[in-house]
Formats: sequence, structure tokens, C-alpha cells
Amino acid sequence: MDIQNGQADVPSGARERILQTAHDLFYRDGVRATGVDRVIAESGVAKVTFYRHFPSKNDLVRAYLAYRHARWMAWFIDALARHGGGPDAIVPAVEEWFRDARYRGCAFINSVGELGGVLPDVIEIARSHKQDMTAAVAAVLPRSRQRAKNAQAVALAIDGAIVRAQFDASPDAALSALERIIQSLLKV
Amino acid sequence: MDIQNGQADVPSGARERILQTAHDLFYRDGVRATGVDRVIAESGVAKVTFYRHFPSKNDLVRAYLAYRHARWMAWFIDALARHGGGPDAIVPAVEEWFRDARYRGCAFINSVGELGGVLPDVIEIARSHKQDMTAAVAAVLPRSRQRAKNAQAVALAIDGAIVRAQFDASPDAALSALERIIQSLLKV
DNA sequence: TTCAATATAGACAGATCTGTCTACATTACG
DNA sequence: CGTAATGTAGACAGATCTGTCTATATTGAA
Repeated sequence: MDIQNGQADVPSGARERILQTAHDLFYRDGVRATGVDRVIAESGVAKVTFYRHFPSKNDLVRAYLAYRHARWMAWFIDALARHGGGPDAIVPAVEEWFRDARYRGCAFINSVGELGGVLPDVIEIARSHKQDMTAAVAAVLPRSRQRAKNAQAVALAIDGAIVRAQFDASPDAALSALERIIQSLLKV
Repeated sequence: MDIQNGQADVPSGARERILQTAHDLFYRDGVRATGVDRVIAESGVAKVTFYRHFPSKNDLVRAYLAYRHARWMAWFIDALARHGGGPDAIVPAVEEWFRDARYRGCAFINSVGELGGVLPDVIEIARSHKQDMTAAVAAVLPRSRQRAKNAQAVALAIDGAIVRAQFDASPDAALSALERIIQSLLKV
């Protein structure tokens, strides 16, 4: 499960270090709860370096979400493939994520909830992320005339499971409800 | 649709005025994006009055969520009844909400995303809210041995629809995906 | 070696934040 | 009427925030 800390190897430069640190802190505590000084201190860069790479905090937020999207999508596609690449792969794939100790829901849902009222870019970025997620779901569903509609419904149910798993002490209820929805949609 | 502005009549006192103002601002812009001075100015109270009723901002946040819960649940139960009180009431009920111009998703999902990493009370409050919402959903489902499980799955799908409706320019896709899930779960 | 690009540490400025407090006014109840 | 409770306006303090800047060091390429 390597969404959280990116590559196993050492980040290659200041920009990458900033991005990774911001990613970890923003996801864990929230964007507004994390000041730029903290990102700077924990990534070991100077303030001038920070602002050279990210002219404002909002720029960093946008970059954070792009970074998160790239990593999360790579993980999701890989996890679906590892679990067999069919509809039955969906629940075990998200289960890996939900059981991660650092799990705190979806960075896009969280960011829209936190910032959507004041930084509308975030909504557009999240929408695009969800479209790509839905496309990845469609790719593991059986071909049929309903495939696109089923993918929309399954992706929506995954979002519901993400939220419920974030609230509950254990992800079990969310996982079994998601399983139930997928089974009934695909009539398996 | 009266979640947003509470009663039609004038709030009865300073505390109510503060709560209603905080509700509107927190929901629209986010909690951390809204300073206490703004709540104070817009509710027309003095600072001492504000802090007498809410000893800290975190107390206000907790009160905001309790206030939101009471009003949202009252609306939800009423909307389900107005649309016939059966499973077919679910989609038209949430549609009323999604099409409200002030719609910005679920206050509980947003608050957990924003504050869940730093104010854990919020998660507990949100969990309780979702339990009550699930119970209201169960009450409109047909009696059967699957009712509790179906209610969990439907409630989870509603959360997914809430998120998608928040991201998309129109709630149409979320509403039809939700309809599809409910129909397939209940085999209608 | 030279020079441009990139890095370091951290001081600084102004804005915004949460919470404390003074002085005075109004309301409600016995 | 007197008093307690509740209200008003807003100054104040200290912390935290985002972003600008100086002085110096390091790195990489020609």
C-alpha cells in the first residue's frame, strides 16, 4: 500500500520532498490545519525554495491533489489487477485501503468539503479524479450495454463506502454493504 | 426546503442567532474558513455574549453539528413522508436537497474531512448522524429479513450520491445511479 | 574556473485568528 | 425598586498564518 509514502526510494529533490510532506500532512490533519511553516520544517527546505516551487499555498494544494490523484490511481489500477481484474476485485482492493492505519477517507472528498466553498478549483480537480476512478471501475466490469451505467453506480457506491469506512471504527459494515450493492447490480 | 434557515420565524435569542449564523457560514465556506469574528458580526451579538454561550470555537462546532442534525433529520423524515413514505420516496426526497442552490454536500462528511484529523468528536457525531439516517431509510423499506442490510446498503448509496452531487454540475447522474442501486437492491 | 541556478537559515511585515477583558445598557423577576 | 442575568460595543493580547526578503552556500554545466 504505497499511496501514502510514494516511492520506496528517496525523493529526488526539494520539490518532491515538499510535495510528499504536504501530501502526508494535508491528508492526515487537513489543509487549513497545516500551515506552510510546518510543511517547510518537515520537508527540510528553506522558505525561498518553498515559494520558488509553489508561489502560494493554493498552488501547493492543487499540486497536492494532482500528486495524490496520480498515486491513488496507480495504486487502484494495480490493486484491481492484483485481485483478479474483474468485478470481484473491487471490494478486496478498497479493503486494502480501508484497513490501512493511516486511512482517512478520500483526499478529494475531504478537500472539497473543506475548501470547496472558497477554492472552487478543488471541485473541478475532484470531479476529474472521480471520472478517472469511474473509468477504472468500468474496465473491470463485464462488457454489456449497461456497463457505463453500472460503472457509475458502482463508483458511486464506492464513494459511499469510502465515507462510511471513514466514520466507522471498522470498515466491515461498509465493505459488506458495498459487496451487496455490487452483487445486486451485476446480478451475480 | 428549510434545513438552511431553520424556522420561518425570527430566532428567539442570541444563542439561536449565533447558531443559525454559524450554521449558514460553516456550511457554505467551511469551519476553518469562517472566523468567530465573522459569526459574531453577522449574528449581531457582542463577543462576551458569544463566549458566554460557546466557551470555545470547538464548542460552537459541536453545537453546529447537533443543530444541523436535528434540522436535517426533521427535513429528511418529512420529505420521505411527503413523497409517499416508501422506497420510491428516497430519490425524490434527496433530489429536493441536491437541487437546492445552497447545496454543498453533507455537513457531517464535510466536517469529518476538514476536522476529523484534529477534532475527533466530529467523527463520533457524524457516525451517530449516519445511524439515525440509516434508521429513517430502514423505516421506508419493505419489511423483510433483509431490511437491516438493505437499509445499510441504501444509506451507503445515498452517501455516495451526496458526494457525487456535490462534485457534479448537475445532480442528474448521481440521482439516476442512486435510483439504479435502489431498484436492483429491492428487485423492483 | 566562472557563473547561473538552486539551495540554506531565518528575520520580517502585515493580516487574521481565538480568546480575555472593561465599561456600560437592558431585561426579567421578586 | 433592586438585583441578577443577559445583553451591547469594542479594545486588547498573544498566537498563528501567508508571503517577502537578505545574506550566504552549494551544485551543475560550460
